Amino acid sequence: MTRTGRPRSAETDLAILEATRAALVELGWGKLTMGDVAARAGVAKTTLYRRWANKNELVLDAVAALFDELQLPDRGSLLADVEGVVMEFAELLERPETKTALMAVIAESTHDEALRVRIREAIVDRQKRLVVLGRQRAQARGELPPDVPPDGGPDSPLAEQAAARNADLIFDVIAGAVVHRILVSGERVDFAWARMFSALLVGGLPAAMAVAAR
Amino acid sequence: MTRTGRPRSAETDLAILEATRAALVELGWGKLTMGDVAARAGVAKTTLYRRWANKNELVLDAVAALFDELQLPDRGSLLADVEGVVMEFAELLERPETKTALMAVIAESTHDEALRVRIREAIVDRQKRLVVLGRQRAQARGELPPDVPPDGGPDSPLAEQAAARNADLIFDVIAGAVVHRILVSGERVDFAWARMFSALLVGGLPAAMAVAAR
DNA sequence: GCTCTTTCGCTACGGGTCGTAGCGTAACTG
DNA sequence: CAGTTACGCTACGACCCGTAGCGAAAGAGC
Repeated sequence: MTRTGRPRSAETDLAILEATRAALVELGWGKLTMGDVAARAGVAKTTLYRRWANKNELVLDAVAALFDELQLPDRGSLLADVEGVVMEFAELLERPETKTALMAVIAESTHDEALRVRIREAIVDRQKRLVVLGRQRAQARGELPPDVPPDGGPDSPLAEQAAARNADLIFDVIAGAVVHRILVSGERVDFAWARMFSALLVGGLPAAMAVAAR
Repeated sequence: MTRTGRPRSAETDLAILEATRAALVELGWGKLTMGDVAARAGVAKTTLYRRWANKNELVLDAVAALFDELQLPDRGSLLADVEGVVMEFAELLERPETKTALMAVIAESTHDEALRVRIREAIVDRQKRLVVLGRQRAQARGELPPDVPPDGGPDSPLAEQAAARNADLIFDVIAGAVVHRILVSGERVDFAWARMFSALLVGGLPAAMAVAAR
């Protein structure tokens, strides 16, 4: 099943994705056109359509590449890990190309099932892994209780289910808060905010208010 | 400065906004066209352009009207109030017209300052008021500490500043988590999730895990 | 009543984008 | 070298945008 004929240029792929990000920065999602991207990449418009079916998928791939950078170094404590991942995620979201593209693609995905699946694989699942990892570390450190259901051992299916629900919740809270702060409220995520948020996540509202009052 | 001449029809306004919502449900943001909306509303396309400068502002107004419904009845405790507002907000976001439109408009607002201002006034500030109200109630009940800075009385400017920062944080966490859960993760917000989230917000991660394990 | 003013429906238009088709050429495989 | 695929280029119909110009409709003010 080895492909014959002229192979696709990998450089062209990269040039197109790079051009797409540049166009996002300058024009935003709404005014970005396929012809413009092609011109920036020094490529024929037809070449774009041979690789991506439409604007949505092209932009998704262009932005998804940036999410590869996300990491979760062990910072020693749950609080520090949360602060770290918040700052990292915020840096990614504060770039103009991600800002405008991410929301637009998600909006389109409400009417495009294939796009929804691609978003999940390329972005959501990748982030969620970090949450699961950080949560495991905290449990190993004894900062969070293990997943124990009322009946049955720690490895019962009920425990796994509760753990999954809980990881999903944490993920939505962290990613959601950062996204909302940056994109909807339009405010920066600085270290002071990250500290306050992390205190809220770990210790609840009273803890957050104590940090806010300094 | 009383206007003379034929006045604009208020019914036409409502018909257009209603038609816009219907088009959003069927077509989504990307495929919605001004001509289509005009046809649905039984109105000439030029009439749309006499009232809204572009698609963004029209859709924003069509969706913003739905946010008027948001209320915060006193449910007796902080936990119950949070659960209530989460469920209410989720109901709003799970409608197909809000789902597709809200994210798209926010995406556009990253390159349109006027739109950003309108979003803030029509949607964000309206929601934030609920947060401030719920927070005050909880403080009156003694469920949350008052806003006291390390030095100075409870009415000092420092205390107000801390309170504002804190309210902004709470707002981003609540709204962000619900939006992310529904739009990005693509999962429903049922009462079980609302309970778990509220426990997290009020009591922190350990409390949430206790609820998850039931 | 009557006149003035603004709205509204309709048609038409230039400008732009979309996504595709067709062709000749370039690049790589066996 | 022959076969196969990628690529650039041009052209195209279809669609949408936002505007202009017209005549008719609907109130406001006298």
